[in-house]
Amino acid sequence: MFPNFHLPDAPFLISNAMTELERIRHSAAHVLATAILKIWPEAQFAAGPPVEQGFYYDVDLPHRITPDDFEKIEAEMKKEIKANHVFERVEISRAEALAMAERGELAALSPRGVPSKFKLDILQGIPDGEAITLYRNGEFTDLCAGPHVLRTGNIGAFKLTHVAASYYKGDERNPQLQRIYGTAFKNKTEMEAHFALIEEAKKRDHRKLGREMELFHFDDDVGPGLPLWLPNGTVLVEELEKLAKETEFAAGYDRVRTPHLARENMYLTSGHLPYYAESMYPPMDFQESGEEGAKSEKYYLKAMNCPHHHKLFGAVPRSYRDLPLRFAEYGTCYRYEQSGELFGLMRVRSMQMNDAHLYCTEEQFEAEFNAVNQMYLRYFQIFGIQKYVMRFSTHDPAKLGEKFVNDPVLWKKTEDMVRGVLQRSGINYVEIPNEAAFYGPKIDVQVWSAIGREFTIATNQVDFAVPARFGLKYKTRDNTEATPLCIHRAPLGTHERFIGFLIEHYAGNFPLWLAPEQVRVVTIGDDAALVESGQALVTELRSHGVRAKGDFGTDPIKAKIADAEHRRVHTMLVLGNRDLEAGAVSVRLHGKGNLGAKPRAEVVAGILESIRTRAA
RNA sequence: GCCAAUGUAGCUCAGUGGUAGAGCAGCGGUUUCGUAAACCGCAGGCCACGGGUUCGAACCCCGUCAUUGGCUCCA
Repeated sequence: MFPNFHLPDAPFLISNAMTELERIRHSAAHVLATAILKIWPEAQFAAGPPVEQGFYYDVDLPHRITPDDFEKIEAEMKKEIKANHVFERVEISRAEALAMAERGELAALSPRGVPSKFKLDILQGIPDGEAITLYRNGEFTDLCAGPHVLRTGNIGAFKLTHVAASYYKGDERNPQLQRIYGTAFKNKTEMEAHFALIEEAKKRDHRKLGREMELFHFDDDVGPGLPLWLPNGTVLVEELEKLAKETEFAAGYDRVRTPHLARENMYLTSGHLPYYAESMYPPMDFQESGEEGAKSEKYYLKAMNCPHHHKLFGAVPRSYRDLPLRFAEYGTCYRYEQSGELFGLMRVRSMQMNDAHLYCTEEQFEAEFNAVNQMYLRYFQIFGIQKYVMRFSTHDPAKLGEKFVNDPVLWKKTEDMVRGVLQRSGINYVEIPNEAAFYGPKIDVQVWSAIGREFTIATNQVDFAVPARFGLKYKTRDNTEATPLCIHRAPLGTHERFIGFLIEHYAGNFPLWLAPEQVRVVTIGDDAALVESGQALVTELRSHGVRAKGDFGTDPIKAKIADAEHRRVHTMLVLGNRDLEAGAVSVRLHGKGNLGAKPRAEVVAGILESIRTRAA
């Protein structure tokens, strides 16, 4: 018996409705296990499912498998595939299965006298009445719900890709296993296409483009996860803030500003301490000596803006006439994320959040929540974001008073309202129980990075608990006091993650309104008349706020164009003697080539219009 | 935080124990040219950091830091 496994909330499940590709990959996982056992007979296996990019198998083995071992393992796998063993399905009784697991015959080539500890544990988690099946390929037998391909030879092409650590059943209290990742396809051509796609995706990786385009920088002396914005990146930051400010102003928000830190006491009130302390930077601890002796004072960098905003709500007596009250701030927050979690701009330790807190009555809630959702959709339209999922997280009634605030009535009411808003506005969403914030249900918007990692890019949360902890009140129409509901929302997420996402979304080719260098005026040669005319054009554009530069040097036009293209300048305006005589300028768009000569006034007007409308 | 890999010029990378290299970018010249790269030259490095082994270390060993791939966690 393996002691004390911590079980996840959802049971281990392998769907029976697998696609052919998934069956190939799932089968490849079994072949991988077979190969590992041939080399290291003592290996113990946990789970080996197909995943989006391929498959993995979790193995417990004293030998540390490194990529250097792949060749050896792949050679054994090839033998199994060449042998073309049948994947044989056997249905057996629970008692038989348990006995086999005790004898160590599951995920094994032959009995080995040591129980198949993980398989035994998995078996015990299978509900009574469910069929228990084994799959055999050659000498290898595994507990498995299937399905598989017919024969090992049906695995047309495969490759081991990397090793990683994982905890058994994803719980860090469980033993750590080695996860061997690989991928498999019907044939070699499809596999090569897959690797080519990955290479393409890497070119869009925001970390690579961020360096190339001089958008941001990380520095050892500043610290891990603390991005510095270079001038080009700062343009993106400020354009987003401009968009947010315009949008929020139009939607009736008020802007506020709050400091980056606060005393310990505020986070005790908010409930973030001690439960959240691990994801906060350690406090600044002051020893202030006064007449009554030394006194310790702790200040924390803020991990979220809500407590500060709540304090602003409470700073002035509020009436129902003031509601809804909407406080917006691009607040800078600091979270001490675990070192292994940091990932370029997508997961950082200092971040500026497109935050706002909306305080309203229960009657106003639905309209407010709906307006917030409409704001999301408008943003996504501007950016042309189509591949996203709205994830509606609800509470689990069994965990009231533990993981969730114990107020079943308000949970039901707010969840129904949120669901209603989602349904009536025709937004696609998935509902996920047990994932709500402790203070209320929430909607997260999930997107994927170029290399396929999933991120929450925006969040919209209902809070019916924390305002009460802060004693927030407003005078009702009948002169009693009531506590407002609060909506936390960040449709543009944080600058860091949102810009990281946008870099990949646009593959660095930003629309004109966002492009760090919007226009470059390029002269053909450096004749005095050309330079003068080019400089006048740059000056005119800059006077309208356009980020324009001139390249009036002696380099050949080809070289100047190549430079501007490499730097992803959105619009290149080429000025030669021919254009000068015609009062024209020839327009070239990044990645789109030469559009030909046009009157200067028309070109300038077009640029201004495109920026004004934030055209795609 | 955990497991593993990686760390050489601003960037991309060569360099397996014997005087640190290339391309691009940068700088200086020459070139005066119609839409993705003209030519010549120059400069640039505590080989992440700290210890060790060795006559000698970018290279071998140990530790630290950072990054990357995953696991847990999240905007």
